[in-house]
Amino acid sequence: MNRDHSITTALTAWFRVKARVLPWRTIERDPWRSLVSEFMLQQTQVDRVIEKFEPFLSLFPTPEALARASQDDVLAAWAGLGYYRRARNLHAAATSIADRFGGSVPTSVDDLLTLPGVGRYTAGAIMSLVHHEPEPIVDGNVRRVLLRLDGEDLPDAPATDRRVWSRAGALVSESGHPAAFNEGLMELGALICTPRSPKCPECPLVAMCRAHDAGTQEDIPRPKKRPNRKELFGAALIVRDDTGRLLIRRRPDVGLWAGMWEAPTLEQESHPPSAEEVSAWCGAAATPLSLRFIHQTTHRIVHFEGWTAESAPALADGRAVSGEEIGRLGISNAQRRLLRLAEVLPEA
DNA sequence: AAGTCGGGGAT
DNA sequence: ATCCCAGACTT
Repeated sequence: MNRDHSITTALTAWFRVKARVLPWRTIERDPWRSLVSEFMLQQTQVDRVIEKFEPFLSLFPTPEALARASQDDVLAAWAGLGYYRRARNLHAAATSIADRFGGSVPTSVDDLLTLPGVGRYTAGAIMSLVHHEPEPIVDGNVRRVLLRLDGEDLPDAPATDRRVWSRAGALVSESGHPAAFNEGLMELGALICTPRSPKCPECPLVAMCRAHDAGTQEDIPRPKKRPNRKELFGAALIVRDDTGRLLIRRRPDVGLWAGMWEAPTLEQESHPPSAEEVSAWCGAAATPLSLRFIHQTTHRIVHFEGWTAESAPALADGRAVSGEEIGRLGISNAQRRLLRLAEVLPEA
């Protein structure tokens, strides 16, 4: 009875009893539902995904259905989840599945890796959780659990990740139950072996945990290096035509909030746009509204200020829409907040 | 190896 | 405030 065998046995037994009921955890896993869930779950907590999952699948129940959809409809269904490139990648992946794989999600790591937005983690998740193949997966949870389990106080570096992937591969092969073991590792990281204040007394692996033996579980893994957030200043222009429709436009297809709709916003990194700058940009005399807020993302601190003008002759790429139409477009949470404060959209 | 890409929960 | 989250991709 070696140590790895004790680990895999205890973990799979725990998972079979303690696993949460989640929309994508059906008895027989559906490949498309699983792929959608994995895209949504990238860098996103389970609770955030649950509310978006079924509505998205109702709109796009198959790869072909998503492949046929417009980019606007896809982004609208994704709105609020963040990391919108995932939605565009999933859309492109669906097209590829329809065109190159006969409408079925590929069933090998190599084929899965050809899909845009599918990396080593997602490919391994489909192979192990859906097809019960002993492919390793390493996400943030697995990384933390395995480093603590082996008591490895290693730096945040690629060499550490290579070690963790190797360890995950050895364990999933040993387990004999790739799905329950891999998903169990993630579930343990989400529920018990949490970043701070892990619930070691409730952990099925406490007897095998070297970090717990040494009392270093709170110090492992070492914090990731994170760059300082850059500031951004946005002047958002609220302009209505004579029928009360609002001027909006679609953002470029790269960068922040790519492809999402917005009230036209002048963005600068150096300083808040002045009245002269906003006026020159929109081609009319602009005046500030008493509407300011700060929106924070992982890498940005965005200072929004609302402005208005009679018209915007210099903004040729816009389009006028009614309040009702706005509600159906793909709009970031930042712009939704702006439009609520400007009383274009109703409160909450 | 570092930077970019959202938004919100936990502490 | 800070850290993190069922990561992937670009530079």
